[in-house]
Amino acid sequence: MTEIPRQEGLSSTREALSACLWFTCLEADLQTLVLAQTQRRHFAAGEFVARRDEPSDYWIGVHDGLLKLAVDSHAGRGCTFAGIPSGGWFGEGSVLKHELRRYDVVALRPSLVLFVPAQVFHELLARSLGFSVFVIGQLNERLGEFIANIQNTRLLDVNARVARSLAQLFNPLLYPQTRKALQLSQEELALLAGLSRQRVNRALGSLQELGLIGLAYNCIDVRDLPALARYGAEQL
DNA sequence: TCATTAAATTGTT
DNA sequence: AACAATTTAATGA
Repeated sequence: MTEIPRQEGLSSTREALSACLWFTCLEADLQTLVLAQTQRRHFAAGEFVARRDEPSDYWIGVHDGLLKLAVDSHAGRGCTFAGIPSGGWFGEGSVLKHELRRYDVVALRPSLVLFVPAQVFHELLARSLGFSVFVIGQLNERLGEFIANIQNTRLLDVNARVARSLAQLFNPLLYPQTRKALQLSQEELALLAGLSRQRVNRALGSLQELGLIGLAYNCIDVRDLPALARYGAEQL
């Protein structure tokens, strides 16, 4: 199926932004500003959405699809920091600090991505208390996830680490619209969890046995999110 | 629409 | 890391 370049009308951008809580809470004049300045772009699977060491000119949101934040060392080894599903926004740290982006952003599936220019982001912070509160909450929630990650990798067995890596993609504050059927290969989940694909394959099999997930080709269907999120709690 | 083929993903050692 | 099996997507009759 060929992707035909299409007119990126404001109406569809408005539609995409309307799904975002932070946008709907903005005052009308700020909504107009964001609507006028926000860009939308499609990315094919495997395409770079943003590159490491480039200026952080945009605050980035995923309207549809799945992105990952990762770096590749020249030794060939890679490290994936986070997966960002539909409804997720990221890059506020780099924009706030006016620094170069510290990671590559790669589309794991065909994705529709929103770009809010850094100047607009700063103007929202300065003029909207509600937006500032949203951003603080976003930063706080992500920090909590990273702390939990460290704890998980040191205290949990491998099956539990896989379970929680999956559950993280459903964080209700960061990613409020993640769909239950994740189109994500086991290899990418392994990169995300920092484990081998073989071991993740086993872990997923065992989670499926427990009825927590369903497995299909390039797809993981989350059937019991609460159980996934607390899997292995007795080890903590 | 169906058969063939290549590529991606999965399951296993 | 390597290999076989399975699934999908693309191609063309």
